[in-house]
Amino acid sequence: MPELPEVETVVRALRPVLTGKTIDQLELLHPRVTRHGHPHLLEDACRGANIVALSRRGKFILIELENRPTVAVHLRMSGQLLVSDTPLPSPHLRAIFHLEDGPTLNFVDIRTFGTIFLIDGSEPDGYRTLGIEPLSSSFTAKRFGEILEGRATGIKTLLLRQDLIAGIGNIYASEACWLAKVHPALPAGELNEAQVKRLHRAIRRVLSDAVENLGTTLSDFRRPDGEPGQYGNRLHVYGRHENPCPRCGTSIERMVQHGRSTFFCPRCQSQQLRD
DNA sequence: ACCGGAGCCTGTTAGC
DNA sequence: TGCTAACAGGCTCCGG
Repeated sequence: MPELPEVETVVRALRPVLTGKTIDQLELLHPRVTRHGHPHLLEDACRGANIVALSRRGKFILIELENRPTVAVHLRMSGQLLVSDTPLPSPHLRAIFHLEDGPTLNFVDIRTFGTIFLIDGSEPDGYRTLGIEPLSSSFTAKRFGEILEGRATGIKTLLLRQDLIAGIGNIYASEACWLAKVHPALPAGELNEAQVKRLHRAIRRVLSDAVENLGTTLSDFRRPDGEPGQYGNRLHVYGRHENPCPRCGTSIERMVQHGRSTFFCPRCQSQQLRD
């Protein structure tokens, strides 16, 4: 569900609510939430901890605590962090951050893929090996080109690799390829210089536009106040197969790459197009 | 090292 | 209308 823009939206909404607050207790309600670490260490770290900052790394939400290890939350497909006065009555409530003199932070997750763990040296590989932040100034077209070099995987599949570039998911990978007029199945290492530059710009453009629009809600994603994101109606290709391409009118196609849906315009992202 | 497929879960939707 | 299969925004593991 949530990709970089949705996670950034959550972090920005939680920041003013949580910063400076003290966690009374973290209540864990489902064993799968803590499968990457020890539940007792997590509970101990949270008990009485002061929250000093909220940040994001890739798709991870980071709750930074004073003199304690940072708490990381990954929403995976269906996780939500929702603020409410009292714990939500949801049957899918998996964990509750009880705050002193403040609201409740609810971790709701239908599919139980989401996780909460400590950045204390025992964090999962998926966090440790995260690649470059695509909206950071160090993510240049040159750097992007180096990442693609010699790779045979289709470019869209490669964009999903969190250890190379952190934060792009299935929606924005399709959207970025469309914006850049790059065929999603083109082997990553075979993009020419113009295509690399266009796709680099497109990635940054798509992600920052989606952040400005508070993310994409197709069904599950909600901001911490329960409101949906606004980028969904701006999507050009994702979920729009058999609808006309907004640029050329050709019917958008859907295909499967590495087990995931890819949406693209067969005309303006033609594999034959060369610059 | 690289690459693709299955698997993890529950809920919703498309299609017969 | 009712059932079943396919599909879903994420990532990990395993085999070739």
